[in-house]
Amino acid sequence: MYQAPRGTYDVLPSQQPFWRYVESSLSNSAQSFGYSRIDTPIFEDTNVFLRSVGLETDIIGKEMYTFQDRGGQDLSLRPEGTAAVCRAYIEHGMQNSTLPVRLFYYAPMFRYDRPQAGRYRQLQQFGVEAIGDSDPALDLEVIELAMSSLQTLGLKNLRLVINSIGDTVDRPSYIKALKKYLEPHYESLGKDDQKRLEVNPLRILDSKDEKATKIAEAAPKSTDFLGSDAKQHWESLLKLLDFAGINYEIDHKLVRGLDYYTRTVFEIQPLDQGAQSTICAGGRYDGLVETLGGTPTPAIGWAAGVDRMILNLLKEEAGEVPLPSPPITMAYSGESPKMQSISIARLLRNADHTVTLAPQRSLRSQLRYAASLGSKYVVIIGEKEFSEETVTLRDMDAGNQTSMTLEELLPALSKAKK
RNA sequence: GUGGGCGUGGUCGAGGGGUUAAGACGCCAGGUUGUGGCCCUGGAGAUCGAGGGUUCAAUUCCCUCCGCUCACCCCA
Repeated sequence: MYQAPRGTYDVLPSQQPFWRYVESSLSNSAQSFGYSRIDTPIFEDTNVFLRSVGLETDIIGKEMYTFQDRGGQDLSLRPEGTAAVCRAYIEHGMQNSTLPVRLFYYAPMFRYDRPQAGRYRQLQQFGVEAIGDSDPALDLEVIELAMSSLQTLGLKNLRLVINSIGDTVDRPSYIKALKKYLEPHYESLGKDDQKRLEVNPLRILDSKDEKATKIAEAAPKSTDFLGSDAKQHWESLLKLLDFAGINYEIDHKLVRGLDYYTRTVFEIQPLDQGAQSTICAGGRYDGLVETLGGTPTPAIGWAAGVDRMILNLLKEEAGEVPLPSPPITMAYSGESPKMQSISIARLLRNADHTVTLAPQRSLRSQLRYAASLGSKYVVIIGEKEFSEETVTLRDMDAGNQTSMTLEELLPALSKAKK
């Protein structure tokens, strides 16, 4: 028997209201901040990701779905959204539009890793990008948008964690200092972290290894190595957050897994959870547009995992999700009445009603069918109604029914709908 | 890639080395030859994840594989 590929899932009809609610709620939040939706292709030239995300990252190293098409082009299913949005920004000359450009997306991403709770190979992400302004007020804006959109969704007890990792020019001196601090501890580090000391010492800071965590506590802080511009940016952002009344925790161990981040980085997590908890993460990426071949352009954005949001929403039983209204069922007995039911169904649908035709079984069974769908109304046409040119409209909740002419049916239903 | 847990009808789930593998939900039909929900009766639906081994006998014990799941690595 065929199954959905590992790490993918079907969103069944019963779950659809939930997903649609999340999509529209998030979209509305973004729109209320003046963001516009952008859709980019599901796959891109592989280099778009290679050059932006960073060759040393795991995403590039082992998690991309990369393939050649029949023309020999190197393509990859997108592992994240920011690089593709920047590619579109450059390609369509958005630097000539009014800046900053405010964009959001709701789209599937693909990563080849082992699935576990809240982590899939095809994952749905919602994200925003604000491109073309270095003002810390823009940092505040996207962070505020992140917090408020998650809260509007119904997620509670959110924790905002924030840090600044400085500009590209600040980083070498910080990394140097960090290495210098860590090297004496080399023997006490786990194997993975020993390797990281060479490849990417920043990542030791958010290692899950207990020894590493302890050592990291006293490590040099990236915020102490900021250049004057980045330092000023960082300090004004903190002031702005205070001003906006947004609670945050500075976490000097917060670093990002992607190479393109600069200055501000942040995560949002539900308070009460551990390892798999981050539902939103982002930061500034002032060098990315240039890296991809555009003019130097500051930008900031974040992405949130919709799968994890839904997981958390289900846990918190938050938010009333609007359900689609059940259909009116057409029930009948006999061939001519059936034909007439089909015609009347069309009539009702044209008048904006939702209508289904009961399967051709006993009337009793057709009513069971209607009840199991949750139909409030059943339009019954038997031989008697057919010859009299009437219909019987049954109110399933009330348990009563009235006979009426065809002309009376539509007004009766429209009235009932209100 | 590594480690733990699990795999019995559509779903949940009991069982246990011995010719017909419980039960519940759901589905279909009938009880009411033109009327749902409750109730009653009946029915369909399972090569007990796959392959191999032990045994007179395996769904049950053993091994391998596959799948699901959780965690690690890593990560929005």
